[in-house]
Amino acid sequence: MLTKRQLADFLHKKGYKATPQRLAVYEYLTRTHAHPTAEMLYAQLRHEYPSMSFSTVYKTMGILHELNLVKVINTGEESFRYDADTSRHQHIQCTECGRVEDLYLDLDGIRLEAGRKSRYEVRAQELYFYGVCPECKKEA
Amino acid sequence: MLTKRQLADFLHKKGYKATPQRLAVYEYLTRTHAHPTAEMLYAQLRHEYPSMSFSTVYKTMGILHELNLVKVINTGEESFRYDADTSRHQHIQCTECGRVEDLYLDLDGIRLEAGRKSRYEVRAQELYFYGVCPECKKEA
DNA sequence: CTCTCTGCAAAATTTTTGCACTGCT
DNA sequence: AGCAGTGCAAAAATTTTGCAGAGAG
Repeated sequence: MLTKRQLADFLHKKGYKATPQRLAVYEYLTRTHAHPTAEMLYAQLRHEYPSMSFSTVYKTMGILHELNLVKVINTGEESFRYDADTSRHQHIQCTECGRVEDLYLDLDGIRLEAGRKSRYEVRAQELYFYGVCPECKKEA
Repeated sequence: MLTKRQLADFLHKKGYKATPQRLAVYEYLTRTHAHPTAEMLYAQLRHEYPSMSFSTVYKTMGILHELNLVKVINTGEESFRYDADTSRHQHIQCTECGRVEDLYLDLDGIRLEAGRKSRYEVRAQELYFYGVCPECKKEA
């Protein structure tokens, strides 16, 4: 999680310009826990930047992902979601309301076993859980 | 993994017709370990059924998935892949050659912990590993 | 002042849908 | 024979790309 200024410096160091749009996209991502899709980002950022385009959202996400500043979340929905928390963590999605929440589990043991069994050199992993969130349980 | 006849009976029991296309799609899936996409399925099945269409592949996968006869694999590529092995297992993808292989790990402990921490009623999980397969390691 | 970036519109991809004809039961 | 299913083409939906003008360094 970088501050606006830290992000600007980092972009410059990597040869990218620190445009207001890029800073706004990243800042919004650091502020929300909603794990938004490109569409949600676009809808929100339009308020501050009425001229904001999908193009810019997607291109910005491409750069942020390349620089390892965002995680791409792929729960199997139509669209990708994004998360500014790049620490090793997992996600759980409610099958009723669709919300996505963070989860912090230690998968070191599982990853080692996966490497041993598969003989792959394991470099990354993604773990998604699906179920019913406490609020949707109440309603049922 | 059902035989052709078992699948035909199962489809009938569920009110679906056992068309040659459906049987061929499922049979091909049970024979391969390549975890094919709809496009790969279409390309292969065309040989036996020159008139086979994408429409039929997708509609068939929809039914097979609904009947829990196939797993949908979502490694974050452009397309979904499919697996006729519906037992609880995981997948690992080579980041060099793209192949997807099966992996059988016990995630009961992790799933329980996820339920405890999130307070969700956890119903399912998907775990993907990414790394370099033994063959691609040799080449490097 | 230069060169990257934005924003628009068009393109590319994957998946879904409508509909007339086919063929399973 | 009746009705679900196939296959074609068109539609939907998400993401990518080309390009002219805007703006960051």
